[in-house]
Amino acid sequence: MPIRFYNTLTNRLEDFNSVEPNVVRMYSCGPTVYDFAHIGNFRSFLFADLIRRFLEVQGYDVDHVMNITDVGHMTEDHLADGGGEDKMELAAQRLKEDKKSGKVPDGAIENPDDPYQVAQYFTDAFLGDARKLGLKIAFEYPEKIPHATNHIEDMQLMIAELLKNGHAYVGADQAVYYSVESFPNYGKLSGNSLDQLREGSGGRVEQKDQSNKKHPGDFLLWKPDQSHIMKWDSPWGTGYPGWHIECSVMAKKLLGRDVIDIHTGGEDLIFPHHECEIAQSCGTSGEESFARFWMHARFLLVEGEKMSKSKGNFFTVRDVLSGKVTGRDVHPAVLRYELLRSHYRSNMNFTEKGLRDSAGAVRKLTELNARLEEQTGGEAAQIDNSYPVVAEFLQALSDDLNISGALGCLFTWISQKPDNPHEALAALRIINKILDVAPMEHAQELADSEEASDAGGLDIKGLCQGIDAARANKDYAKADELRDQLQDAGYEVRNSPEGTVATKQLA
RNA sequence: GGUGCGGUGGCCAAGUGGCCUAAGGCGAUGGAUUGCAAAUCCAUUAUUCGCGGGUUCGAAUCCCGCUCGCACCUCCA
Repeated sequence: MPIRFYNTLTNRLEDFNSVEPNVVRMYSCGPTVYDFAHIGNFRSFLFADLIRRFLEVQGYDVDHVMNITDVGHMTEDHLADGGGEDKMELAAQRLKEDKKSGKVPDGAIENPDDPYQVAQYFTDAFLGDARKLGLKIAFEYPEKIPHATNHIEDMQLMIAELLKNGHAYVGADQAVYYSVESFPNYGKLSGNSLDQLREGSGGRVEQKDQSNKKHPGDFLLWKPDQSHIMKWDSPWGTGYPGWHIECSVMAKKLLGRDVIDIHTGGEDLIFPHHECEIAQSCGTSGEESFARFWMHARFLLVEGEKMSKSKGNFFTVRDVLSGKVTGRDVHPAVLRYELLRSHYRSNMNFTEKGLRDSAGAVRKLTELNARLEEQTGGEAAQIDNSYPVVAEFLQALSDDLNISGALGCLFTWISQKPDNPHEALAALRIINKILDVAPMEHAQELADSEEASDAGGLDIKGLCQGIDAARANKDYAKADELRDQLQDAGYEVRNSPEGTVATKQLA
């Protein structure tokens, strides 16, 4: 069965074929590093991770690149594409406050007024979160995760080329703009036409801010601005690059092609960001397309509402993992599963209940894996992707990443009790290369690098033995008391013929 | 106003013309088990697919209208 993906460019499901056989070049719009990434960001990154892992299991060699946006930019880009406050400056203020209140550990950041330190601080935080959640690309930093600020020179080269071939001009304010009218396909990705965009902008974009541009839709490539914290010399004055140019440049440079296979991002990036990337990349390459497939993840809601800081439903990965939602620590595999389990093109509703459901599913998979490992001594049979449950799982994903269908096959199979544990283990391992929850590929090394202090001073084994002793003496009040202690500490307590066992709750 | 996506059980969600009196997960209920629980196992849990028309021998699945939700059109994954 062919792989089909929904292509935003054509608004259709299309058979997926890579430009070069067996190799997929994929670019994902990554985080801005002025703050901690939130779970909505990670849903989009995890969606890219799912594509990648799926294609890898299908036999593709996936070259994946994700950018770090660390150029400061401005908070209100509609003001002549660059008014308002500098985001790096805001981040510095926040960090200083957090440093004072002790939220930022000592030594984590020396000087919050240095934007490069701020960017690195949040980049490290992002990588830490991403690795915990099993984002494969996070283990390929910095090779596959470039910083925009390391590619300013190449951006300038592309801007110069756009000026040379007539796609860009210097406005009355000395800033360099891309001329959308020079690119006939502008609007194709988002389904907008220049006329509609002009109307849509009516009333919302002030006339005086537009007077420097030929068309209201023209967007910034280079802004001369001495006041910006991060600034670079250029033929058009000392200043900073426009937001969209970094992706065009880094995709081409790191993936080594003018036409890549897949480009991913959140749905909000369709317009203007990706529309502008296409205009820039095709404006320099002369190719018909920049990415053959544009794939976008829909936004995440929290308890049915859009996530926002003012509503108090704004969660970072570390918030969730440290129990801000559930009241107790959440295992990274649970959050990974939760963010992965719903189809990328529907709104996902992130809820506390959903998180607990996911914990149940992850536990089920984890225990199956443990059981099979034990039964087989870790010796898996030799099977390939045509093995029934694997084939069904992959077939579901082949249909535009139908993850629910895939999970449906998986759980149906689990409930049927495998008759050959060696084959079952092999099948589970293949499927887990994609899901990466039972167990997580890098869980052990990450756990080793962290202080394991989650027991909170409790002697888990001792308490379990205490329960067994009390039960043997029929002192049930004592046994219940000890069990309550363990449960309050977030442990699940089970009796078995071999004695009481306590395991940490997943969520 | 323009553009795009979607509305299936208590919740999440698959199914895109007959195998659907609708997969799977979670939950709930009853039973086995247990000192009691937990875990586990067994059983039950939508004659119905936002609403109204139409096409068809046959529709959750195709068409038309309506309605509700979401997103983008301004920085945002």
